[in-house]
Amino acid sequence: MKPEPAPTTTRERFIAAAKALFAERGFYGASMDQIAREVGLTKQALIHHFGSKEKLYGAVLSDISERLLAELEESEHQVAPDAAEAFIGALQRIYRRTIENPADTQLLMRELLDNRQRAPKAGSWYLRPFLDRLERLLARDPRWETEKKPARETHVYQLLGAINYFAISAETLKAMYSNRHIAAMQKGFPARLARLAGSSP
Amino acid sequence: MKPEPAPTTTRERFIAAAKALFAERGFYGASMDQIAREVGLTKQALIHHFGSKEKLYGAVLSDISERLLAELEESEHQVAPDAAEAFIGALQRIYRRTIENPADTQLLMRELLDNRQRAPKAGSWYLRPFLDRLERLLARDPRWETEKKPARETHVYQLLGAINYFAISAETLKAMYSNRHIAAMQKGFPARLARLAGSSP
DNA sequence: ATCGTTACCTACCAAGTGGTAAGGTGTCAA
DNA sequence: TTGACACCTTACCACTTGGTAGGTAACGAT
Repeated sequence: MKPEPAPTTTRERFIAAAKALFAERGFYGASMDQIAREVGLTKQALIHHFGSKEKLYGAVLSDISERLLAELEESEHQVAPDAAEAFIGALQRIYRRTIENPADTQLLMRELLDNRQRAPKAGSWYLRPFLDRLERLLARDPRWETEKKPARETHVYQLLGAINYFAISAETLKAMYSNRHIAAMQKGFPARLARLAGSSP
Repeated sequence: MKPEPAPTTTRERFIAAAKALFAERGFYGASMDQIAREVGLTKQALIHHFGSKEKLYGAVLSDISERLLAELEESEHQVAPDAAEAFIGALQRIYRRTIENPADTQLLMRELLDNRQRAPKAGSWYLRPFLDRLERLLARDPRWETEKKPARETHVYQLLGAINYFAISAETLKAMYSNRHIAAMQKGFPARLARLAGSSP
């Protein structure tokens, strides 16, 4: 529905191209030269803007994180009858965003696979603010506010996992079955998500 | 509990090393030289056995597929009170296998991300026989046998997704929280899986 | 004794990797 | 007018990539 605004600055165009290629082929599979040529500039222009491949990758993750946070913020401006509804609404919003931006999702799943031990350890993790924000939203639900924080955080984490996995699966399943069948599945998912999200601790 | 038998032949040792490295760094991130040195031989010995990197990767996937199928076969030898129970039992067996062999799981998730357009198109997909077998097992359940085959197959697919995602998440969550907390979560998962698997169409 | 095969080696190659060095061009402030 | 800076270029570098060529040692069958 709401298309991602087309990138304007060179930096934004680099990030968009890098995101697509990192998502498709992974960190090692995507080369600096390839990313730069996608934009129509040279590899050295890319290095000029980001310093190194690692930093470019970091910038891409930051970009995704910011967009997710922005989505949550919009979600919080809407009024909901109660806390549980607000939480479910936020998740469904995230879900819609997820299937509209498959590259972001793919990249996040890769991040999960690549940085198993390294990344999530400290607070220095790109998705941490997003996770925290969702956790606080869940904490407003009376059924959850008495629980411990890790319990809420894992609930959030698992729900995000369900969303991501479903989004990725849909792409693969489309290749295996008829589009019509998948469309039906996708239509039913938000309701299923609501059931999962609304379940008690 | 049941440790994977140590690889004996050179070919098996190559496959084991390749599996670990492909799982950890992805197809492009793992190099032939690295894999060979892990075994203590040269890159050319590796190429001698498998022909090319692509074929080596294929051999690794085949290996995983065979092991999964073998697990299912053992599962079918056990008697269960009814079809639904048998299906749940098989899934729980797969689950146990999954957390005991995290490298296999990681690699399968990567495969899901990498081959979106390329691989699953035809029936020439490595996991297809495994998926089919599970689907047929589910078809014995009276509540499912009247459903269409794609419905059963997506049910199976989603359940496997839940297992895989949970296994991967557990690794990441371990880095974020206390081991004790994660252990409690893991203990509860088989029951949760049974509830998911046993649900009606 | 010899042949064919399997398993492995060293040597080598073209292509590509991320990154550095140095320079050119345009813009804008002093 | 000059200087500083952002942006982007070509030229180059050391290193790694997957893969080829050709050879050697071991071994079983004939």
